[in-house]
Amino acid sequence: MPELPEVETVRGGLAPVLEGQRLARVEARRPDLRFPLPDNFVQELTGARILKLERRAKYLLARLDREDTLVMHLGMSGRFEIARPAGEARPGNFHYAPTPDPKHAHVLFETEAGDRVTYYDPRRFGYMALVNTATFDLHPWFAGLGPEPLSQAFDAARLQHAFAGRKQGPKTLLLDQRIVAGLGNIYVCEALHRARISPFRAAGRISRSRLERLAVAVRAVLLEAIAAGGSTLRDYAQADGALGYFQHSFRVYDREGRPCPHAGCPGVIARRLQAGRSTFYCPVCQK
DNA sequence: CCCACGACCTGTGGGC
DNA sequence: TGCCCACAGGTCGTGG
Repeated sequence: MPELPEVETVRGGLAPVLEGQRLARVEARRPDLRFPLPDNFVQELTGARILKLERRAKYLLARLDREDTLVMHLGMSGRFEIARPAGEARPGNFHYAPTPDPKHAHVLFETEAGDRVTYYDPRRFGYMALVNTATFDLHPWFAGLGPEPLSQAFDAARLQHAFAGRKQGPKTLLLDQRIVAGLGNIYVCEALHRARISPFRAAGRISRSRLERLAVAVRAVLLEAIAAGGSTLRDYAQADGALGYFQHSFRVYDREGRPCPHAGCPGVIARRLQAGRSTFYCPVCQK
């Protein structure tokens, strides 16, 4: 489920455990995730200190006291769990007591302090890589990324420019990480509903005032989701339930057949496949 | 450029 | 209960 709010939540949870710590032990329990892990993966990381844990789009970035940055993408089903040494108190803001799932525990990090961070990923759409920090912005994964939706670089003008002349719906274009980085299926559906814009309307024909609404809606839904600790579904469910309440706030996503939550709207939430992915929307109030 | 579709990989939930 | 299919948060590539 990792879209921007989930990755940001994970970042916030891992940071107190990893930042400033040296990795005492690293274990790759299989040679590949979505892509092969670099040959020197374990060697490069063992003994490295994580200076800072950052996020760009849906990527987690561990800045190291070495030439490279550890880049991690959670794909569809990637998640992290932290285990502390027996008897120690839990630092706040993260999830513990995982259901044992040794089959999908693919990468282990152990810090000097003894915390163990395990990466689980049943579907293995996630990946990890080492990317040279000095030339980071030139790397193909990052060179073409659009602005962060929570930064000042993202606004209606940016959308207008990106949408100009395009016949695809805004749903499809907002999923394009080159236009804006970090949105996924859930939050695009939610933002379009809040802005009352049809996912199917030709993007180039959406008025400026509607694009203003859309930019505001994107920002609002992401901020609310981050404040709620992201959304917890399926693989991502955490044992102690400490995180991830935003799924209770979905207005359209996975709510086919339920009434439209907009006051006074008689619509019923519909689901339609768009570019092979489910789009949830209200056919009545989203124009 | 647009779109439809399939691929990657595994698990789960719903329908019968 | 059991089986089979549809579908799942994300990308990436192909071909018309």
